[in-house]
Amino acid sequence: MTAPAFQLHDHAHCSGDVLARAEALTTASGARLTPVRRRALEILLEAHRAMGAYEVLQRLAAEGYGNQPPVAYRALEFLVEQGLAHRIRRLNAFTACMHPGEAHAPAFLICRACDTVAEAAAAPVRAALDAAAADLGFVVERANIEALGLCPACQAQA
Amino acid sequence: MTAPAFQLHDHAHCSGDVLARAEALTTASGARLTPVRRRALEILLEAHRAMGAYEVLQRLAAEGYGNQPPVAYRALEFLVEQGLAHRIRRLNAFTACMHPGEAHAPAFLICRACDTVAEAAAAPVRAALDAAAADLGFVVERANIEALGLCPACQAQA
DNA sequence: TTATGTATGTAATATCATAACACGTCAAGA
DNA sequence: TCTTGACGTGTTATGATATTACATACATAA
Ligand SMILES: [Zn+2]
Ligand SMILES: [Zn+2]
Ligand SMILES: [Zn+2]
Ligand SMILES: [Zn+2]
Repeated sequence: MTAPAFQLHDHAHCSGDVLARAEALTTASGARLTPVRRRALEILLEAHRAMGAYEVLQRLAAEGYGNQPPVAYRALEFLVEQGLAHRIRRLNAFTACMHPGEAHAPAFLICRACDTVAEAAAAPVRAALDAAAADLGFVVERANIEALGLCPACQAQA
Repeated sequence: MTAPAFQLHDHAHCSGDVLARAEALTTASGARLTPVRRRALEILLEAHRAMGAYEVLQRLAAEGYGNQPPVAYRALEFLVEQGLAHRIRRLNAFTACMHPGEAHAPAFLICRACDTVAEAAAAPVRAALDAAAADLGFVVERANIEALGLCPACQAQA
């Protein structure tokens, strides 16, 4: 598993690794990782944090891409559909998926002090959710699991 | 447990019951369930579905309360803080809590076809989430668990 | 080549949410 | 009693987020 955001790690490496896998995945599935889309993903990876659509747009526009909201929203939507990024609704933001390709039901841990977002392995969480839903006859297709709390670093400070 | 939204039930009864408990809870805690706040809760209960802040506002304004966004947002924020309502981020909406007072980690089941929202008992889900977070040294304070899928009725239709 | 689907760009608008300030009420304390 | 401060409500104005609709460019395939 990719190192969680909370820990120090060789970011250039984990980022490049994810990007390579993203290329492979989209090629394999027939989806087109066009320049804007690829650049949007790179921007998320470089930031290594959740970014708002307008923030991504600003970066894209500065590099010569369109400067209207749909440009960013479409690229980000594509990435989310392909499982290359996730949408964090609590923050109205997006973040690159740190382990694309691996089947995973992501759960996000959002530090309320430093806004760092980590993606936790949540297969057991998802299983419990599916079970609770099944009790009511509900079939879960997608789930957003977002936890707000304190990351290790910010716990130490407090 | 209160009947889930997916099932037919005596809504007037479940709604009145919840409102009575809300009164008791706020009185006990010293919080003030003022007319606007109480009416906002009633509106959510009557609708028995998730409502946007502006939708609630419209109802409040029609009854003589203020007609500016903060009026609705403040009332709804109060209800959420008191555990009398929940915010559904996926829908940018709010819904009355169907079992206030009971300690509960809510999980919401949102039907993508009819937009009905049910509140599932999610203690096991929350437990799994806490465990996954603990692995990374993260302490969960609050969690939003929102599942998108198909409710029993809409499954039958499809 | 021409047709077709997909991707991108732009303008305009819709929707959601908050900041800042004014006013009224009520209760504690001088 | 008068003052003060906390709280709730209302309003104006603005900010932040997201989508619709339409035009243009580009790829691919008949
Ligand atoms: Zn992921
Ligand atoms: Zn932190
Ligand atoms: Zn609840
Ligand atoms: Zn349904």
